[in-house]
Amino acid sequence: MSVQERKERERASRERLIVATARELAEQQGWDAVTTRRLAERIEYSQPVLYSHFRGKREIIGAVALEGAAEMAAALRAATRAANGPHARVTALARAYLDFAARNPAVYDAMFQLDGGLAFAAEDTPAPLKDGFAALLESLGEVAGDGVHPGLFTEVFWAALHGLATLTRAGRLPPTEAERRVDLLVDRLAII
Amino acid sequence: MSVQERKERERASRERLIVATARELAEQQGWDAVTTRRLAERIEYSQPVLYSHFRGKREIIGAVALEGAAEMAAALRAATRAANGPHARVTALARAYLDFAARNPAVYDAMFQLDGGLAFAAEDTPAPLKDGFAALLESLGEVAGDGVHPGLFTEVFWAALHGLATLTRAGRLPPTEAERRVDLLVDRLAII
DNA sequence: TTGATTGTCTAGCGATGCTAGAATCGAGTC
DNA sequence: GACTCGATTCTAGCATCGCTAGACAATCAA
Repeated sequence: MSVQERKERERASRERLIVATARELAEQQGWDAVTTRRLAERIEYSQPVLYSHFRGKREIIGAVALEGAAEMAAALRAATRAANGPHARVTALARAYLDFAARNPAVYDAMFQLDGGLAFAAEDTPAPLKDGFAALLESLGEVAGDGVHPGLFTEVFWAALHGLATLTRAGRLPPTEAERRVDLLVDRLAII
Repeated sequence: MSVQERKERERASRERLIVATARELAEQQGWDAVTTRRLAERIEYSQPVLYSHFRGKREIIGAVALEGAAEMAAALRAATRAANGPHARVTALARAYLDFAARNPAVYDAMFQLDGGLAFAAEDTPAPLKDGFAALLESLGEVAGDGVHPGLFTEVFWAALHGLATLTRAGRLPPTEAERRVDLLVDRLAII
């Protein structure tokens, strides 16, 4: 039995290697550069090995997205934990969100721009994604204001952050005033 | 001279056909289905003809984006013109924006998600894009509030709309509560 | 009618995601 | 320790992609 267990461990390890390598390559040279051939070469296996772990490229993107969602949730919680009071918490949250998106553009793309074959806002939504939304909800729920559904408020706030993140990175918004945009957003949307 | 003029007319006409066909195909089957071969077949010319009008596929996407930007600007102005008072105007603007994005997903993608090789927020930004932002600014500038730069406010409001549009269409936000999200956004961000 | 220019097409390049079938490896048995 | 057989991995190839070179045809001035 131990032989089989070792094989499973090795297999799991190789799968992590694939995901980590895909992510690294995407952050270095963009997702366009993540081809199955290049990825296979980097992990020092042949192309078809990838397909014994994932259905295709899109599932690999999905795996990177899930990894990213878990990391982001942790980053958001760490940022809010260090802040005192609702207003400071929401500001810290917004900054942490945009910071994560800016520092991990490829991962952010995998999560929200590319098709990773993941279900959202549905019952079969993977746990890390639900948890990412939960991390937002924890801090945003307390500033939704009277009579406003916390989930709905979180959705709107999240959408605004997402818009700022994507438009900034795509060169649609000049990055110089990023800080002032965040302040404006928090001051107006959050009700302390 | 008249012969040459006729030729130029025909050439311009064919160029419009290419852009219109690309847009139609993208709306019908998504941008992935817009291959140079399929596009060439639909316009009943060979593939290389496309390259006598555009540098490549990305320039075709850019052309669709410019067309879309002009349309969107017109749609936004039409919507705001029919509304009375700043609050009603902004609500109408937001609804028109999200409506345009929902009705023309492929065009919206060409404008904001895909790489059409267009410059944004720069000096060489094409006129239709500048005008699209101007259309937003016209109505949003009057509700920015005291001491807040109208341009900055417009950017934030636009980012929020963009986030709602993309997240909704990507299945990240359930479409059922769309209306309530718009109301919340307008009520909080706009200062009447 | 001829010659040159302009326009269009056929054919093909390298690269993509993905897969079938051959080849190899290694675990368990004698 | 040699052998068998199933699991694993690889080689080779398919269809399709964006794009382009060079052959071909249409059109114009002389």
